Amino acid sequence: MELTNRDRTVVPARLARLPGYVLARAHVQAHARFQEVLEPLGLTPKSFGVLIVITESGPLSQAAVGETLLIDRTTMVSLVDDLQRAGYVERGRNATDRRVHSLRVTAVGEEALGAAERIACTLQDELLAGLSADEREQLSALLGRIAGLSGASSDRAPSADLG
Amino acid sequence: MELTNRDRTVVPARLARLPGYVLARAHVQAHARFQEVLEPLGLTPKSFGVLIVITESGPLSQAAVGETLLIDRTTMVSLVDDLQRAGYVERGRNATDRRVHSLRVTAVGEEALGAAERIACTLQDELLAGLSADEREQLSALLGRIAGLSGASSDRAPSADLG
DNA sequence: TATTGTTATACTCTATAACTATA
DNA sequence: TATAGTTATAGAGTATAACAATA
Repeated sequence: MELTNRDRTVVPARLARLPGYVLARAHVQAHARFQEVLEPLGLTPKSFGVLIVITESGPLSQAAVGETLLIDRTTMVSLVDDLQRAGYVERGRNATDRRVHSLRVTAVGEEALGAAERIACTLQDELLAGLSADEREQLSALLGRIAGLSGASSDRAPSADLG
Repeated sequence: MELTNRDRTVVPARLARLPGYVLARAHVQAHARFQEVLEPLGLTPKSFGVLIVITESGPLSQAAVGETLLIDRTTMVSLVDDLQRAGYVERGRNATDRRVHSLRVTAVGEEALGAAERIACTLQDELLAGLSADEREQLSALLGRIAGLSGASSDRAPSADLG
């Protein structure tokens, strides 16, 4: 009787024209793909972000990384656990404040990050396949502005699920 | 000693320039806000979407709605439970196939949907505050294209968390 | 044999509360 | 008294497996 096919609908324009919905849909798709291709490296979208922040912003405390990426400090623990277990980061001790962990990226970690970035690049091409170079820049710029990522330091409290 | 403030970093360009990251960040922020403002209406971003699909695409089975929005059929059960409990939708019986529930939106449901859309509109203005009308259209169009929402029927399996 | 809706269950992700060691 | 890190625990949200009713 093919009820399934007869009933299958396209997302109604009333929903599909809402920026918030297309945003969600694009994110979910991109996130799932990224998670997939990152798995062989022992990384997740989140730990990938953590790895970049530590690499770029020198030895950092777990709290500092969490604030930067809006990740709760209890979530940071297991995130860093995984990165350490993979040999990508080390928990050093801070001489001036023995409470904090000085997070540093290892040579292996830098290699993994490089590989992950190459993969991310490929995936980007896949995701943005239909867009010209100009359009890609436009999209990134527009998203960056609504995400509040244009250099301003965030004052927001940690919230959920950052890819 | 102000270690916290001294250590706080801005998201490094190496991460912030990746479209996938700004996408995630923009989505998380928009989703959290939408969830917040929808709560008084007894709706979530997801049930809001379900309500629109049922309203727009006539009486539908739960399976059909799920396929359209990429929501698993077991998830659909509790989603429709909530909408029904709120008096927004009714589970009618389909005369030709007594397995399926014919989902219809009630008058109260239509009212709630209207209110939710007005709220969504306000939130949109808040989210896209820095963007001109042209830029908003550009953004929606670009996102729609990478989300594969341009009229083509999806062949993908249900996946996670669609706002 | 396949499909719709359902339940029970498990898994993932994240946050809250409470603890320790430091400051 | 406050903060960094940690643990145990609870809460969402979602998916898997199995079932009844129907096709």
